[in-house]
Amino acid sequence: MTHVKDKRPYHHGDLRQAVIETAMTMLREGSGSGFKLREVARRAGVSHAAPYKHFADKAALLAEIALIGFDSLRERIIAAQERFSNDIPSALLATSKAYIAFGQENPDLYRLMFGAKIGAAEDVHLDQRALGVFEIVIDLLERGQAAGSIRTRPARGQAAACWAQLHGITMLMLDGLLIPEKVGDDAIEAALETLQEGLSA
Amino acid sequence: MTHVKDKRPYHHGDLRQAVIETAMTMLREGSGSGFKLREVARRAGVSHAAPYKHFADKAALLAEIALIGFDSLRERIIAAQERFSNDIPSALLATSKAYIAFGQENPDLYRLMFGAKIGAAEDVHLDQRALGVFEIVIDLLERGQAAGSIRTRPARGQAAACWAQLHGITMLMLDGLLIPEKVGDDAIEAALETLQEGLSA
DNA sequence: CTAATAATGTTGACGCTGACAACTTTTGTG
DNA sequence: CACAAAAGTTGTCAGCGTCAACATTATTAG
Repeated sequence: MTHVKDKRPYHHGDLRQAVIETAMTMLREGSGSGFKLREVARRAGVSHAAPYKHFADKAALLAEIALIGFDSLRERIIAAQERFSNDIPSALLATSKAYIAFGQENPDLYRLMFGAKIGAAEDVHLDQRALGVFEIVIDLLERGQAAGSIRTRPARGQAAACWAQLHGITMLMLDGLLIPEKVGDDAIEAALETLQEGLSA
Repeated sequence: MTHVKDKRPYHHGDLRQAVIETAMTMLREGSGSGFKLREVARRAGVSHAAPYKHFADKAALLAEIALIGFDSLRERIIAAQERFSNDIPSALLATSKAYIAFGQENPDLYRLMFGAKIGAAEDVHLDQRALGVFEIVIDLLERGQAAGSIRTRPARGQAAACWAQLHGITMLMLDGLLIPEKVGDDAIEAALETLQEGLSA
């Protein structure tokens, strides 16, 4: 325990975790273009090369953080659709809104999760933690089909349609491209309505 | 004219245009993350700071190139829907496919056009050259509504829905996120079908 | 036609980044 | 207890975007 004398010990204790948390804090602050590895180290009170003892490179850290993001997104979505257990279309709409809100509240994290900066994007998106979010939607659609409120189509394809629509809305929004003069004042509502109408029986 | 002796003249003649063209070539080559200003200069046979005499900064060059991209996208779309002048749903589908194909064939350019790296995104996307593409879709939808094949809704909102869906599909595709194991083998077709069904009367 | 001036290029620098190698300090185990 | 593995540090490298100072060529005014 290095007899405590206030001076920082040579070893951090749990850098790796500290690095992840610091990086996520910086993402939340929304500096704009993600975070710099060196600045993370600086804030964690450690030298600029220390993180490399825990992560092969920046992409590896990004991948780790992306998975945490998916956990968070998952919770958000589950919470949103909880109170619509039997009204599938409403649950679906709540899910859509939760997804978009997640993006709006965590712009840099969202970009990181679905961006190309991660090294092995496949590994991340096929991980159960990311896959799980997608499966929630598939499940919802299948239940809707069984209940007769959702059009009968392969649910996986419908889920892909949902994902694309939501990702498109979120990205356009984050990049400031949903300009009222161009797309009107309620572009998001319109896009969600079109999606619902394309899915409902 | 500097008596020609094979040696390059001090002045390039038309750098600015050469810079734009070189940059676009590099985008086409798809190095991955856009292009480096210094490398553009290198390829144009000019010093690393020369481009700054023609562009305030990299973002300004990006904006210029983005507009050229919109011209190209516009042509692509017009050509695609030309032979479906009266069958609006088919014209819409052709438009969607052309949009996606444009993204697939010009990944880096597409990312540049709709990405956040441009300084004044608003200026670019409110420019007539970018706005025009969007208006083509609005026009198509209005004609479809008049003909009774498209659901009666504010066309601007429907166009926004189209844009979001197409942007989402394209982005997911470019970022390698449309993994068959996750979304199935025909995710794009499914997404387009859902969109089409959400729009048709 | 010439001299001043504007436009265009070049060189060299600054601060920043991600990454690596070599070295030091601590931890933990045979 | 010795000694290897783990964790942190320092120093360095190449590359980037950008700017200031300087050099060269074009253009225009007198």
